[in-house]
Amino acid sequence: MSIKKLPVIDLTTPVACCSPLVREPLDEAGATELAATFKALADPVRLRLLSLIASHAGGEACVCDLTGPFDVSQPTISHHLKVLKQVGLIDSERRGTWVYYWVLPAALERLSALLNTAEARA
Amino acid sequence: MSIKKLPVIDLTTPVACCSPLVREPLDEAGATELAATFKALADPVRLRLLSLIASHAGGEACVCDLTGPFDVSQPTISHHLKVLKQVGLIDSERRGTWVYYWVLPAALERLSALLNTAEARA
DNA sequence: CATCTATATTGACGGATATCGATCCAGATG
DNA sequence: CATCTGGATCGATATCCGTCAATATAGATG
Repeated sequence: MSIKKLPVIDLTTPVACCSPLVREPLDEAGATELAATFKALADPVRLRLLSLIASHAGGEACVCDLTGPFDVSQPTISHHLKVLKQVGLIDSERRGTWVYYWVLPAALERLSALLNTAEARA
Repeated sequence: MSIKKLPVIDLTTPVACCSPLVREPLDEAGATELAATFKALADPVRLRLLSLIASHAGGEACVCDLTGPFDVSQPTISHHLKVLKQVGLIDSERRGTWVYYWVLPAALERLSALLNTAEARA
């Protein structure tokens, strides 16, 4: 009951897969896969990398833009980028000397939708 | 340029704190705090616990409802519940012999909002 | 008070992971 | 082809974390 509105259909979301976490129990396989994605987000450096890439001009950034803001070594940055890429949160491409990374919005949207409670509060 | 629409204001979102990850670079302190929350979600058992609690009748479940569906021991379940509670995703209360847990929707909404890209694609 | 049940805490152990220095690889450039 | 630079990979190390068995605590009940 109450003022529950139908969610606005967001056409910018390519694939809003699966039922939200709070609606029905997550099965074991789904939990394992989802945990892997959250694990990739469960590190301060990786979160900042993701945020830096996404908010960078043009929606992409080369590694040379990403090593400066951190106290960790270049191999460590490279490692974190690999982790983010392996779970499908970002992708990359080499252009000449530099390698560019960008965020895959569909992946973030999927997580956002999974965490969305969107329920009427009593 | 392009067809960038203003984001639809979602009144079902209680406290949409902070700027989404993709809008501006996350600062170090924010990243550390956010990473702690994602770390709590970065485990299959904890994800299923959260989902089980949220989708349980009445929106809450006692530990006795939660130990059955898993292959892990009772102390392990207790440990995972503590982790989820420490980051503010769930809360609990003792009633007589049993301890009941429930999900704090505002915490999930905050994460959902942070991951929401809500941007026009070129 | 003794005991039983539900849950939490403790301590230990093994596997995962963040980090580094060293090195390797790929393009660019002379 | 030699060399330089941006970035990835490798191997080692230290720390973190999920798990368990054992034990402790808190209500309920006899």
